[in-house]
Amino acid sequence: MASINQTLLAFPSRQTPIPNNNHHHHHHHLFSALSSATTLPQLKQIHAQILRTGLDRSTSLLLKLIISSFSLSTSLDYALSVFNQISEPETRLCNQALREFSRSVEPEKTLLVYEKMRRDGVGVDRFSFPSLLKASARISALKEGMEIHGLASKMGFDLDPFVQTALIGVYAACGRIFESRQLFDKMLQRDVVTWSVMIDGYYQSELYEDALLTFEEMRSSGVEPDRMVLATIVSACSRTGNLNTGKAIHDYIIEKNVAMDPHLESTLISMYSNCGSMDLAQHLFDKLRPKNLVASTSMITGYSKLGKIEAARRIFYQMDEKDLVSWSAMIAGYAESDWPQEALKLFKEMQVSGLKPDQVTMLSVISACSQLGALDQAKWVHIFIKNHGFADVVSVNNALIDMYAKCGSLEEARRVFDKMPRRNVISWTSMITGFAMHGDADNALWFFDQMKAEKIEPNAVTFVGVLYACSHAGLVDDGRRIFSSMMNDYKIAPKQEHYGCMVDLFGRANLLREAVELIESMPFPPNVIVWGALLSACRVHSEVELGEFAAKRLLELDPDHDGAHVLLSNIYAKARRWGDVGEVRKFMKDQGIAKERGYSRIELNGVIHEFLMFDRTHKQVDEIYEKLDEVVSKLKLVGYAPNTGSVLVDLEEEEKKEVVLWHSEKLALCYGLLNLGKGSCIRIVKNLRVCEDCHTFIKLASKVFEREIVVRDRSRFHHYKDGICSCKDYW
DNA sequence: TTAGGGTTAG
Repeated sequence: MASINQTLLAFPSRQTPIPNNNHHHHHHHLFSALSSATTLPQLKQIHAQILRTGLDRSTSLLLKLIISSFSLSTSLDYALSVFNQISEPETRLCNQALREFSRSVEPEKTLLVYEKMRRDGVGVDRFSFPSLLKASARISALKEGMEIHGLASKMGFDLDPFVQTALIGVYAACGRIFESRQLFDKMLQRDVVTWSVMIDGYYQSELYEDALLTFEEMRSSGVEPDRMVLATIVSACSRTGNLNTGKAIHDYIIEKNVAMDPHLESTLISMYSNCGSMDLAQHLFDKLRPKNLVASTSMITGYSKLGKIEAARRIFYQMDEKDLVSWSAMIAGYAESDWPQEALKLFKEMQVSGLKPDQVTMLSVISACSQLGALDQAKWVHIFIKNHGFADVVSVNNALIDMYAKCGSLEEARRVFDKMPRRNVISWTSMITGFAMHGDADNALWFFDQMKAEKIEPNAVTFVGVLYACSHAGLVDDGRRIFSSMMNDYKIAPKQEHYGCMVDLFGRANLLREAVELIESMPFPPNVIVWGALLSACRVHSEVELGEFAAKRLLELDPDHDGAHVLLSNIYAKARRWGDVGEVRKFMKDQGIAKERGYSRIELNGVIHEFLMFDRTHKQVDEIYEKLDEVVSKLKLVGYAPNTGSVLVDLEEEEKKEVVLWHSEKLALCYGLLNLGKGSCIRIVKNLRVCEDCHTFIKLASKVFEREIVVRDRSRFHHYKDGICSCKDYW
């Protein structure tokens, strides 16, 4: 009906003869020229014509010119200058300009329009205020917003519902949610928009519970929610992980037959993804047509968080258009799912596609490098960061510190730290944790004191780092002192991680009794971290019974924990209880629990070489095994004898010796000895803990071959030099 | 209809 009416209404005017009037003719011509202009120079040409033909007093033409320049220019300077050339514009035109600017990408220019109005003595009316307030809200300008509020009161417009709604928005956007609520409560009538602004205010202030409560109030008051306010509420459920309420809202939408739009559909998909309900997310996503960037990106993130990286990848490659955020989501997905090489590969592909990364992307890329532990790659990423202007960002620098520490270079980590113009608690914590991983407790404690001296308040994570450093270096008294300081001076309640560090600390010092007492004193049930720490201590000190106990508790919590079985069998092997070793082995086999396959990585000129146990796939395989024979015979001369205690497979003793010799870190070491020059450090990353035999082997190799060797294992770094390891043989 | 609402995703 509407379109027919419009046609009927439009018809007579088309029949109206074009007035034989130059002004009218020019006006018409210029107006349509403005509609079809596609570039800023074209616009400027038309502007010149407007001035030439003396039509610059035509409000509609000038407004059209302003609006056209909004869509054609990235900057609104031109639009503003057109407006400024109009002398004493009417309030009505000003209000339209205010509205346009307040909704534009440069809302701050709205206030410049207002200034011009004041200069020219043009009055404001009640229609001016919502735009002025919206602009203030969008730029979080509390001072200006309050001034405009004052003026509105003086002019008696503060009871106008449109002005009141806009005021609620201003105060909410400026962090004054309490003032918003006061204004809201004073209103005599509230429609769905008013409620919506209030609820959105809570949402923007991250007060999701208040948003939900206010939504309930709205429903009780009899105002029907529409798709806009429903989208806000669904987002609030998404942020809080409140799947039940999210589902209830979705049911309501279906029940009431609320018309969905792409925005609401995407919000629901994100909510389900964020809550880990990928079946429901996928169901909605399948029905969504056309797919959009937001929904697809949510799907990628949702699947990635569940480790379903194949599903995430499928969505990613099905997207016909990808932007920075979708690439970043996929890169982060790989980085968080233990696929660091894929993350870096994708990052390079992204650059080929011509998209420029931002800092969020870079944080994922840095995290991938940290996991990979490859120093050349890390340096490449660091240079990229410097060249692309990310080097001043605090969070990026913090991530770089962590990256260098995990790639084995505390020197580079320190260099980044020293160069930072500003540092926060995370910067300090990253350095401390870095020192801890490398067993450098002196520096960790020095940095800890230094940060306190600089009045940076340590947090729970900082204490994990400090305690970790004490435990790795065997500083029992310092650890005890810091643990109580954390509780008493900083009022931080210890978590599982802190107890784990303390158990490790006591365990290392053979204070197992104290370790057990601490566990018994815990205010919550210990988790696998704590039992695992006790179990490791029992392995080192050959405590069979306590070890069995710890392993049992751990396996009650996580029956498939391969590490616990392996440690228990190590304990039995050390006690020469071969029958029990056999039992563990049989149990694992029967239950289908496999020890994670060990691998080691070594980087050569930026290329990463990965070795598995018994690996014969490398193209230099013959040379590597030849080198291994040579190394073994040289080490035997200084007393090396293969130690097969860590071998879990059922084999004859002679075969076990072969197995131990083919451990992946030994293959990587030989590869390094073959290919890296005499002076350079050999850096190896291993996914599991280094076994006892490899540890001895590498210590001896560092002496015999006069090499510095750095090995990162599952839990820490080992720096081998002159036959000694930085871990002092406790790991 | 000269004025008020959704920035959902990394």
